[in-house]
Amino acid sequence: MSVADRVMELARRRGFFWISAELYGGVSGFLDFGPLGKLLKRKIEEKWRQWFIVKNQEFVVEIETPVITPYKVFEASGHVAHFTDYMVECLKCGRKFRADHLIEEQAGLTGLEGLSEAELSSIIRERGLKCPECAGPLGEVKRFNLLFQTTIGPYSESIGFARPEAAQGMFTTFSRVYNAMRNRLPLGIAQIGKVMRNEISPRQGPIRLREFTIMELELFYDPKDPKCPVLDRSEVLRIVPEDRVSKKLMEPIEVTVEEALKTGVVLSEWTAYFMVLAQKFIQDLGIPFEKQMFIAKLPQERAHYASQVYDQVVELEKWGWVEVSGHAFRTDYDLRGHMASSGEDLRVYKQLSSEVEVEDYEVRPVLEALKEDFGGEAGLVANALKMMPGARVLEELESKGFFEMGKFRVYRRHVELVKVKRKVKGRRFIPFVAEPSFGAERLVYAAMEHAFKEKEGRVILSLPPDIAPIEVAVFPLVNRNGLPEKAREVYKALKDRGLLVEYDDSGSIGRRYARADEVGVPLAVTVDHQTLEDDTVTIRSRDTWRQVRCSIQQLPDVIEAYVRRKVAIAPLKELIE
RNA sequence: GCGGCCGUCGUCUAGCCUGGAGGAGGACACCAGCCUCCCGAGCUGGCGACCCGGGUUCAAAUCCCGGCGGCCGCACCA
Repeated sequence: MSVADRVMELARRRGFFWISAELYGGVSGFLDFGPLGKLLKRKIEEKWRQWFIVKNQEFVVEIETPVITPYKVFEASGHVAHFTDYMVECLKCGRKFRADHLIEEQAGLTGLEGLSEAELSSIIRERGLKCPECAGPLGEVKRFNLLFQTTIGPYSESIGFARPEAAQGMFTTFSRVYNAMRNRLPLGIAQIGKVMRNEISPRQGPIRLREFTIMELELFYDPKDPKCPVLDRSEVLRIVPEDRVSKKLMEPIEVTVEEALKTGVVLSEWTAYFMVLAQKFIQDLGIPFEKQMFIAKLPQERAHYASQVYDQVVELEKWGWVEVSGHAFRTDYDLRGHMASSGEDLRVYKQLSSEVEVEDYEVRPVLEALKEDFGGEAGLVANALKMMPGARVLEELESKGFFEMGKFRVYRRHVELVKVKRKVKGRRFIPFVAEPSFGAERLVYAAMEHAFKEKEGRVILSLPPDIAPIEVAVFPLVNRNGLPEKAREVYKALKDRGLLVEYDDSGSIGRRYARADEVGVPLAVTVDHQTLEDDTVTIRSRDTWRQVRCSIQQLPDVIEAYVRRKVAIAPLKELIE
């Protein structure tokens, strides 16, 4: 039995998590969290909050936005068009392929994004493309959109989607939060919440889910001022950069932040900063540095919104290197799309210390061309274009052949770019965004798997003490001579301190230690006969199985320091070393 | 979604091929009690399962069909 199977078995048996709706046979891609799992997950979320929000509270705030989101938001974000896979099946051998990938490879065509299934089908027909495996004929292209769709209100035509990421909540409400935070950049907006993706065939238990908890942060900054003032450039990143990935060299290199930025291995200082934090956060969950790394995503596998993406992966016994976080450099892609679709100006204004003369490209919409291609929405596009940064429009037209604003794709003929010199007292610009994004359920599983140990045929879940779901256990050595009563008092004292405590008096003392070890209780307190004489108890360590005596009076302080702050104070110090 | 294999107490399993004798057996875990007490000890008792639906049959855990779910392979994983 693999470690993964045994972790899953433990998870079911002891109440961490299990497949949802088991009563009716279960559904893959959905998990229930039981009492211990919920506590563990909550502690992991809280730890993320500490590392990413509380630590950076000068410029990072947490918000909450709804799961159900109107159609227009995901249309503007590009998800309706891009959060889709096109599949084509071979009619002879039944193999399935990504239609766009197949066309790219066989016909050498690029820029297929945004084509409909009918258009892709006709390309396959016209060019006579065949199955790359058996040369059989190909069927019609089918489209899978991974968004969960619903209607808002009864009998309503109003389509809503469950969000596949929390990020759009941060973008759509950016102006308000920016305002509430008194118009300062950099600004981080974070959110922990449920998201849904209608995966075609989720497997791998807790690793690929259709509904899961995302922990996400959008860091908005001035593209002209990309410095991250809190970045320590001497930190080391374990990384497989893009050029190595493309050569299939998956061995990570260890580089300092300094080098990574200098060589362009990481494009944004803010991304580098969050990558450093992510490493520390994951280590803090008990996953060692050598068991984690960052892997660059190649352009064709990146999400539609991102210019550079690093996946943070951790090594799992059964599934290999599994993504636990994504670090995307989203530039101004999202805000741009929302500006075009909503017609709102989401730029920020930054006053300059004195009036200066600047040179820039002014974007002048060509209305006739826009009307031809966008019809009634031409005005919206024109309006948005006027707010776009000219240099960036030019750059993208030259490099990609088009400039994208959400659902609108603007080509050369739609705009005139005019070089202008102007005296200004301030700048208006669309902020750039660096995004770290974590999946909570995967982290719960990864933390459990890395904590899973065996000793003398017994299971020990060696979780870091500060994420252990139960923090301390209290046992009376025997159930008589007044020991249970005394043990109840100790239990209450610890509970009153706000600790998560379990009282257990059933079975032999050895069995109780074993049960506690299995769910990762770091410390167990036993009330014995000596307790009645001198008011001391034993504290037993899950990891070393050694014991020390401690006075009941000191006990809450000692336990709390260890499980909340990971500090061993006397007499626990001698026990843990 | 396709193909292969599979689905019995919480877990591991016996039984299925060859339909009946079934009140579905065992082990571990769990619960209660006794005993004992510093590492899953012992004794007694208890709870607890044939994935769902249909069919064949006098009779289905067993045979057939459909569904659901799992594992593996292919594909997919923004």
